[in-house]
Amino acid sequence: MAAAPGPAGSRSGALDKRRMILDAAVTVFARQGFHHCRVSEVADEAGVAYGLVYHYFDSKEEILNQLFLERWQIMLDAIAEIDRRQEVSVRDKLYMVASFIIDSYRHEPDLMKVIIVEVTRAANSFGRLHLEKIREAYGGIAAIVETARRDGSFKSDISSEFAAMCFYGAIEQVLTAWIFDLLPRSEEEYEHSKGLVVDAICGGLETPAASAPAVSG
Amino acid sequence: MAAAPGPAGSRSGALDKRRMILDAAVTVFARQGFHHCRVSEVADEAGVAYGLVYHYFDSKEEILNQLFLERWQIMLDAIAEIDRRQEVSVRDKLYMVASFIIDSYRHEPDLMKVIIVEVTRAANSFGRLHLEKIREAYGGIAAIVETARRDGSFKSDISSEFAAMCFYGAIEQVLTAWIFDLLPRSEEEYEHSKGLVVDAICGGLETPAASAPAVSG
DNA sequence: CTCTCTCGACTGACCAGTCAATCTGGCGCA
DNA sequence: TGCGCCAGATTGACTGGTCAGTCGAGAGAG
Repeated sequence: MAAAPGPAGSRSGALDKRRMILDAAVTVFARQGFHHCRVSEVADEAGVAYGLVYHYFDSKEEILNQLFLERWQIMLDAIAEIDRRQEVSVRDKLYMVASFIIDSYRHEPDLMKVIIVEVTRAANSFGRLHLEKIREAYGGIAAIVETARRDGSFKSDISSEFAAMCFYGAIEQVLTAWIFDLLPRSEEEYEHSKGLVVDAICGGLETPAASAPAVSG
Repeated sequence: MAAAPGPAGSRSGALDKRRMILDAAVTVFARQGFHHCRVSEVADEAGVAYGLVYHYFDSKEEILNQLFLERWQIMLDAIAEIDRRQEVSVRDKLYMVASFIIDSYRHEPDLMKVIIVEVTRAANSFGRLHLEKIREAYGGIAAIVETARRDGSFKSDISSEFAAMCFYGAIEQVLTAWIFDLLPRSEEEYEHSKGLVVDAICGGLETPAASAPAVSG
């Protein structure tokens, strides 16, 4: 097995190895956690020599850096792009954001697990380096909320930053629950949850009948 | 300095040392993170010899265990107690839960930082041991939500487990934002946020005018 | 005299990162 | 066409430092 080196040229072959190391790192980090795995395990998983990891990366941390920045930037771009769509309602925009994040998990669960568990939720150790990038995501969501606050469709007494925290926090918690099997996982669950989380945060948990009377009284 | 052993008896003196080590651990873990501090630093902070730490605790992890379990149980009891109050509305119960958690952070920010950062948000490494305990908290909140779902004041299409995740996730995210200075901290902010997070999750971000029309069609 | 508390130097394991040696494939030159 | 050379790719044994946890000895109370 894996006998034929394939038709890859020497140059692209080199880049392939780098990519193979990154992919192997996703698998190993997801399985054992960043701190509980050895660099040698990443090398083994990638099928390369230990030293080669250090040919392509300065340190073990730089691998995680790379994985995070690469993926996070895609999300930041997606959020900015969603915000730009002027014909879409704010609730639909938030649905699109939730959708993007949940689909990311659906398609690349290991990568998302690593990003959430080792970076986003590890703000004290590794995530500290990336606090600014993480904050950018909150900012992007806050920008979406802000337009709704201005046009009166969202409550003005809840700041957009605070609202963004609640929204992102709810999504991340649900993802975390999936990661650690605290909530059931299935295609239907993923799809269903996109609507639920937006409904819960935008419309609230209370039924309209329960919350409406409080307004004018 | 520290010449006088004080009037503490020998028995209570011994227990004092144990407590001093726990308190020192809170300070050191909060400042440097569990993984980035040495046991010797905890001993120094407590003003005791290195070896004494291992007289009272089996391992570094057991110290964190102890800190977490001690505090988490208090919260579980509080949630259960709140749930038991039958004269209180569900929204008010959730306000009381938010209040309890936020006040915990207000009064013991270091301890709460350690619990959140090193246990609750570190489900892959250390938190894994305590997943069941953490789940209990979700369950307690879900139980509160469930009563409201049954009497029709909360939406029935959002499961109480899911709702609990959103609620707890939003609070934890806000606490995390305070811990890492992503949101402003002050007595007013703490007090104000209790109401905001409940209002956001129960009533929703949307103004009643924006969400109500969708009901009757 | 014994039991518990206290001490801190020491050990043993672990592992990230280094480095010198080897391989490979393309390219200039005769 | 064939030869020699170089640069980058690849290898894995080894080093250096770190630190959790151990242990044997001392102190003091009952």
